[in-house]
Amino acid sequence: MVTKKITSLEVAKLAGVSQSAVSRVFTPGASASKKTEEKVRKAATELGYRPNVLARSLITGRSRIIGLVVAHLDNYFYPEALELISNSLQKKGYHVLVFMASKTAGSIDDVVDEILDYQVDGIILASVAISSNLASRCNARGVPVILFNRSQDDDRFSAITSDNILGGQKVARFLIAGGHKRIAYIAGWEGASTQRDREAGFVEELKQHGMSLHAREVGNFIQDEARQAARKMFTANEIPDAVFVASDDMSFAVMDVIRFELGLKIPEQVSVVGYDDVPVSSWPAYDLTTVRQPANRMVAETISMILECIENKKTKPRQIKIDGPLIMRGSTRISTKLSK
Amino acid sequence: MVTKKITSLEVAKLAGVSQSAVSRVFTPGASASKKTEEKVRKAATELGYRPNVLARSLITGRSRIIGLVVAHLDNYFYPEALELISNSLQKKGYHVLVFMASKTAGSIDDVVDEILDYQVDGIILASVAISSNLASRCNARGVPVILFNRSQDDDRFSAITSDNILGGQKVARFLIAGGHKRIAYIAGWEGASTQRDREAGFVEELKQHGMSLHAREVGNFIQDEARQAARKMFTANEIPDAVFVASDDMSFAVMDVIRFELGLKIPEQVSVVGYDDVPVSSWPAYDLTTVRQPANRMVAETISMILECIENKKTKPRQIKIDGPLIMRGSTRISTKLSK
DNA sequence: TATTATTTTGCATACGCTTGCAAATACTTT
DNA sequence: AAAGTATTTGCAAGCGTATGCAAAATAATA
Repeated sequence: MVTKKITSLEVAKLAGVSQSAVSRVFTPGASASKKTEEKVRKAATELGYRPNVLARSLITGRSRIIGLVVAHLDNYFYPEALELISNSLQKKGYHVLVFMASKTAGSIDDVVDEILDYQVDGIILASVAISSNLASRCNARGVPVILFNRSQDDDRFSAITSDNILGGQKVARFLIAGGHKRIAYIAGWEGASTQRDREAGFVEELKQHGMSLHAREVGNFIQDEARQAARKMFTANEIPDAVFVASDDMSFAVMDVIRFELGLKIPEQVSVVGYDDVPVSSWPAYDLTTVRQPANRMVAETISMILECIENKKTKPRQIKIDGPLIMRGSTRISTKLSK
Repeated sequence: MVTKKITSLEVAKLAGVSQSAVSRVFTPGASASKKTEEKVRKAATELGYRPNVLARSLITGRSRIIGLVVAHLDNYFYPEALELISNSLQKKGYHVLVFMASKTAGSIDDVVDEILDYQVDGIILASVAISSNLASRCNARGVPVILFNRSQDDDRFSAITSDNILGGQKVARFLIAGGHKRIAYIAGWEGASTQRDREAGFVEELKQHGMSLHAREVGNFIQDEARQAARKMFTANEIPDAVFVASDDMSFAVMDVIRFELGLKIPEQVSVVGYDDVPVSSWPAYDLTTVRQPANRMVAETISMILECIENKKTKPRQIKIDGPLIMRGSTRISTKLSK
């Protein structure tokens, strides 16, 4: 039942032209007369011919494949981003080869090595770091690497993030304006630039107003740990009247602990602010005030940057920060009236 | 700055052996003496050589790429599945090329055509249908196609689903046992086998107990439409005392409407049951009774089946249904006492 | 040690395609 | 109609690798 593969040569024979003619018809920038084009297309559809992308890549050196490394599909920001990335690239004729940087697998470097084996035209690292050793390897092969939702001190990379510092500041200002006095923070994984910047902006702005963190715990961007953090934080002597949680994902866990385990009222007794604005945040059950990471704009920048790097190898890496609005919802009070 | 590509030939030169020797060292099933292997490996690491997967595929006819078509990353069952699929395949030395079957893009057939261009070794269609025309094309090229979480009457495909009929039955039995009298259903997209089977099992089991649907609306697996459906259903004269919603994702929207828009109590006035058991379902804010789709087992079957088909082209397609338990949580009452 | 069986190695070809080059064809211009 | 210019076409080489075949090297056996 396995029919033979249809190659350009067979199409050529059927159409009565040379194999190169067939190739030219299917190669965007090439020239072919109206007449041969017709003959070739006819023969091609008759045989069901489609060019072999891999063979083409071997010559052109372009695979039209972009490697995407993702770590946490459990944070719902990433599925959304993945979908946008894949869709945008598809429109440009590229496709996404996905690599999970799971906990089980080896280091990221191994993963990137595997990616390079596929002769990808570019690499997007979503929330994942890379060693400088590997970095130079990519550089050497002319494969652009773009960091998505993470930045790295190494400025050989382009990095697209939301403006996490500014975001943290916004949250601080908002909570202060709301009359909160005991403001706490639940951190993400401290190796992440997103975490660091969010906290830095937040704490800095508190300081500007003569305040400091009333409490601080680490949730590592993991729900279970966020729950632990919340339990500890909200069973202390003087509990916070507001908490900024480094990601929406953790915020949900924190809110659940506050409400369902400890029986506290949100926002009457505690205001909660997250970061990301994933879809769930707008659901009434959480109705979470949060800083939006504009996924679509972040992806748009990522795509245009990586394509630019591919077209023109000389493109300088840039670090882009995209401002996202604070989305005010019901998890925060804005006056202090109902406070305990 | 762009160093030349390292090919097997250069490694061969450095190691003082033939190109084929290098190839043999890097080809799993090939033979090479201890001595040459050493020389080659040394030279390879020195130059940073890694085989070009694409060139290899050209000869072997195997790309070690699996095409994965996904439609809805917004239903959180799919990110989970995607992660599992990608991880499992990675372990087996395969990688996943992702294709979004978005609404904007053309038909699925076009997408599958693109996939075939990449000489994939197999295709997984997650919750997506395929025309029989395209099906034969894949067959002709010996590319196995596996349906994930969807089945199709066409038995040329292998299909992995949960046992949706049985699942529907379980829900019906459970709701009846809980003393519910006015049982309703909110359907998913009616073109989906999952939807049809869930409903069929559900309605059939009601019938077995001399009952029938008290109300029925269609949510198309889309939250907005599910909300509409819920509004209509729960503002009618006699509202249901239980509703089975065809997916967890829709269930959340339905619960939000019931609680926050209409002010009804779950489960006191209305019991809600979903299907999928996505992570959010276990969060206290929803605490949704639901039928678990055992993603890990479904994926395991999918992977082993597709690999089997790749190894042995003669493998017959099979339809596998995996039973998943009903997970009882707080969104349903089990006695009728508190009922209105 | 001579002979045979086994393994290793290099040569050369092929995978399906693109592309530079030169020949052939088509179209302009005087 | 001839010369010149622009376009199309086929030829052939090559992208980086795997692999059948026969020669060479090694191991096993008598």
